[in-house]
Amino acid sequence: MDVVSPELNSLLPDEIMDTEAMEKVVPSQPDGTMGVKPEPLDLTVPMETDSSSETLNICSDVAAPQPALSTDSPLTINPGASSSVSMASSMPSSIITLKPLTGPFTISAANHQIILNKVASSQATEAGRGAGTTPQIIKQDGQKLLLTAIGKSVQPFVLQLPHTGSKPVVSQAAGDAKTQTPQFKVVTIGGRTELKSIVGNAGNQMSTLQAQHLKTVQITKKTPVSSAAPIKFIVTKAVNSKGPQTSVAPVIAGRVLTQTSPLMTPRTITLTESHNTSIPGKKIAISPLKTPSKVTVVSVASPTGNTSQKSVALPVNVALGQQILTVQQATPGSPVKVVTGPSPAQNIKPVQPVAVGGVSSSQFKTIIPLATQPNVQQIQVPGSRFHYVRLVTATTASGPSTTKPMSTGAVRMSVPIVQAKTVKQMMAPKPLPSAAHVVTSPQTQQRLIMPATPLTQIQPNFANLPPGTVLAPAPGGGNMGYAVVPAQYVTQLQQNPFVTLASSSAFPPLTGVQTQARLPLNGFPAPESTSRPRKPCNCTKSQCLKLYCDCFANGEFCSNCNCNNCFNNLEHETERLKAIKTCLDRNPEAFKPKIGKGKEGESDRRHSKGCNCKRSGCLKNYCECYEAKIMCSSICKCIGCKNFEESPERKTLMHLADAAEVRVQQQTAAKTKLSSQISDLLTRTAPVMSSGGGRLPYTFVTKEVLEATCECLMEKAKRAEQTRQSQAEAERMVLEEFGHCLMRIISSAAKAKTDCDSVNC
DNA sequence: GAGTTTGAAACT
DNA sequence: CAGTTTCAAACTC
Repeated sequence: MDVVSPELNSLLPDEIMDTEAMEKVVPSQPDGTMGVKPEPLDLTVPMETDSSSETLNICSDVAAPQPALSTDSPLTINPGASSSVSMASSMPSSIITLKPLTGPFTISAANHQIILNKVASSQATEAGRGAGTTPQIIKQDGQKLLLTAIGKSVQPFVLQLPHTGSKPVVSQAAGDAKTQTPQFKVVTIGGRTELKSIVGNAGNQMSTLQAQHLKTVQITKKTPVSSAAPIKFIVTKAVNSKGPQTSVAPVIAGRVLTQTSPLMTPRTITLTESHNTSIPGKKIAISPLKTPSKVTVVSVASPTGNTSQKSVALPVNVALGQQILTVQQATPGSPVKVVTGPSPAQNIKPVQPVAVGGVSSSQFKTIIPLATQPNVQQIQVPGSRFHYVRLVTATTASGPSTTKPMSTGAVRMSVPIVQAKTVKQMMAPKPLPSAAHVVTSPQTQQRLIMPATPLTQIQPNFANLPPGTVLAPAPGGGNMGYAVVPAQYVTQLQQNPFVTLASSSAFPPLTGVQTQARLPLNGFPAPESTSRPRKPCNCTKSQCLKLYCDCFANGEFCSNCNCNNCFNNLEHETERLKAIKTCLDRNPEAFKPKIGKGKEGESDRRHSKGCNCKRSGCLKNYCECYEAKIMCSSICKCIGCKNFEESPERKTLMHLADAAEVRVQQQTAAKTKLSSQISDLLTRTAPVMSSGGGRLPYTFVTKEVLEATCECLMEKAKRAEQTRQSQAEAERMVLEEFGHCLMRIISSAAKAKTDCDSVNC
């Protein structure tokens, strides 16, 4: 599977991987003899149920360019008589193939990182011993390849490569600057992320300086024909900063491992698994879109054999489109930290994306574990109006024998969406910065850390990313899975810069909790204030999957809308993805804010495209400029525009609008005041008398008073009748008496209240 | 609330 | 790229 388009791939520098140093790997024993390792090695890596990718890190601590590695010769590892691993290079086509063979000596196609690391032979041995393993060192000149499994109690293999050309100088982190025979260490991250056991030893640990410079290359892991989709790897090459090179090797992502060697034509290094044909297609880099805006997500699953949450610091370079995704993966149960060193957070510098195809970025995108089930992975693209980007679903492994059941161990992911300079904080398995919060999903136990970094800082880098993906762990409670986080969902969910990865069962109702809060656009608030609720759409024909729909155009899911046949929701992710892609294909900036900064700063906002009004005079909300409360600019193509600074119509309209607004405010204030006065009046005029234990108003109008009043009125009526008064006069007399009664009642009430107050009753 | 107007988006 | 159609919001009655 091509993660990166050929065009993009061609743009990537060639120094991504110094494969020229890998000429030949000859299996041998530490004593230098070519032999068979007595005990079999188990490089089998626990398979993720959703394993979709593997990562291959080729880490070199050799600063100088590696000597050309001839891949003409097959690279074979024979750990035992019954099992073997071969790194066969299928040159002359310059293809290096890593072929784990049958037996326990297998390299799982799970989502584990495979690191090819050049180490000193002696130090590699120490490293292996420190990890409780016994690396098989081949003391032989030339390149050596160390094969081991992280977190597995297996013995790494060191394969010595015939030395060709000058030996590079290896500078170890521990200060060992002596010339070492470089080795390639192949590390598989197994059930436990005990990278420390491999590279973390005192004499051979992967120094933080080494970790500072990583080159990431994607390799396509080809599976046999009978297998499913090919597996892709991320090849990370660590360059020792102590080496001669002075420039920091940037991280380059998304390149298929094709390298041009000065000695040979561009070659492709391919990792294949010849032993396990049942492994389904696994892919690290997944790109739903082939366009430059595609998002490639590497799923680096981590077996969660234990539930404890030891932290991690396992930087995983992930290709996301043209950028590197660096994620921090916590490995529950791992007793040691992957990245060694007293303070990884302080020493490890983040990988630095390199400008690819003219796009330079110093920031990172977000990766979260992809769930085992694909359809609900959603991504957030901070920055643009569409604040989320959809991910490609990781293919679920279909039961390879190497798959190990996943426990419910928590997976803790630090997802930096911050600038590169802040990533080191995110990579540290330490308490998160104050700006970060970790929210744990109660069901999937996945944690996602979202930075509080303003999304506007990231926006330029996400400009081309497709919108509309939602972070959604797989239904069914998949333990693993990565997805890019929809930062907007974060806002929508909890108005918090950090998001909780809701479980599969909890996430779908997301639509019900969306608040559709908007994020700042280009550094200033969106035309519609964030406090202002989004207007519901009324789409009927567009299925809310076109830019006609404001919800869709703003990167929001429809929520509480009046639309019909709405597809802008989680239930129609596929269609939504397709629609997003279509929009982006048509206009890569379709989801960017239309109102951007002008040349003169924040206050000078203007429409990015300008309006095209013809009949409204740009003084109605039909006009997008007027709607955004900005003037039309020179880029507008409007006819009869009256939306300019000196326009009398505009001024009049503004005055009227202001007057109307003032009037509304006054009315509102008046209503509020009147309501308050009425309430206060009722409170003050209501007698507070005890009557049967209750506070009854107008207590003086009691039954007795009422009866007495009626008797008075009846007596008055009788008297009028006796005196033979007319009907009208009789009514008048009765009414007068009623008035007198009321006056006496009021007078009595007032007197009683006064008396009550005087006695403080 | 129904109908009309409007201009952006989509389409050709 | 221009012209036309579609669409949904804005607007009017």
